[in-house]
Amino acid sequence: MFHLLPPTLPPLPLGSSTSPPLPIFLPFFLSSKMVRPPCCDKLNVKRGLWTAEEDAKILAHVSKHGTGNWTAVPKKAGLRRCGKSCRLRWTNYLRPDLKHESFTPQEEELIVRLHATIGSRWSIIAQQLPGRTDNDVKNYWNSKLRKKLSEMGIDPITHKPFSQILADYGNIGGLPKNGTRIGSLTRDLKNALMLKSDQSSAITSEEFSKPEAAQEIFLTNNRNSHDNPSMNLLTQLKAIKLVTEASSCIHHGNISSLSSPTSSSTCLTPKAKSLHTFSWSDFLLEDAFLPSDPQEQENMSKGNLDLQSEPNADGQRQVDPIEEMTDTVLSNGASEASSSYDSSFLEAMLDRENDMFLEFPSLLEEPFYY
DNA sequence: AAATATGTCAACCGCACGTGT
DNA sequence: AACACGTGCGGTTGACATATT
Repeated sequence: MFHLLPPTLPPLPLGSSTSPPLPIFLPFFLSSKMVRPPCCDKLNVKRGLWTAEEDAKILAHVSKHGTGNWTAVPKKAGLRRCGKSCRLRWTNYLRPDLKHESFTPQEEELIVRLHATIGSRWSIIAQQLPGRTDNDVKNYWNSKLRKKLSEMGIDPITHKPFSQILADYGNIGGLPKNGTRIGSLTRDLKNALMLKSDQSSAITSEEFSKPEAAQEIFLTNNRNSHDNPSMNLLTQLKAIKLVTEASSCIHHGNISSLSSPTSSSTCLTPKAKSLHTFSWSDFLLEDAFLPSDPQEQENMSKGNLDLQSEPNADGQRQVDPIEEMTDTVLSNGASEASSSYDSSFLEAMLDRENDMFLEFPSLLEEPFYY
């Protein structure tokens, strides 16, 4: 149960949480700058599941001193634990504002939507779910939602229907775009196909709270991204910007203030507030399409970004780091398009790999990460 | 009933980043 | 500028629970 090392082992010369760290002798190929010493003496700290007494000590300490300086907490609270472990226990379990009941269908839907837009940014996603931690969300995604999506015929990595991914395979010669993980795709696809072939285990609408709506969201989300990789990234960057902005202002607030078109957010910029129709679904759908013309694309994206940037005291527009990144993405996209050398090299590489997979189809059966 | 497979989730790990000195 | 330290984050592990054979 506990990850305890045998007590007979002699302590390593790493110092302890109560004394200055002793010099660490590293292998010749590692400099002291390459490896950071452990945050605490791992042989003198307890690991594994927390007991009720330990929880009580943390709670007592936090109620008296508040959170912060976690490295000092074990000593002050009388615990044989690493400070990092104490912080984790508090943030993931003991915090009084945490929910411990199971996820609601609304929460599920929000997680899936946000994951489709910003990927595995669990902390940002968790900030939109009051009472949930990034660990909760991550675990729930890995154990439940990923599987559900696969069963619905949707690749949980790209959020595209498997049928579309298969079509993409045909279009580009057997390889997915944007560094899709072939291993996970083939595994999930196999999983979905096996389920489809078994009528008794066919997916029912009860499996997901709103399967039709969810499918529509995924399909809509991905219509644009597979045509335009840089647009996909642009959308993600904008989403991260918006979500982060929202998170920082309504931390632990009610998500309904964001999702309801009738309620105005308490933290959006004045211009965004003036729109006061913000909702996740609107956002996801709104960004799903972009003109194919690069000039129009740029105008449109700049126009959108202007809505989110505030003029400073001098009346000048402040440059947002995320906006700078999106501009860079767009300009890079243009330069990439003009680089025939790069694209031909890439195509050659893809052709070679395609040949390889044709010759050795079994490679697709095994996990294979890009 | 026992063995095995699978799922869940708390906890750990290592890296990155921000801040203070 | 360089370094130390604290904290946050995402990926991974492994113990336990549950389902299946």
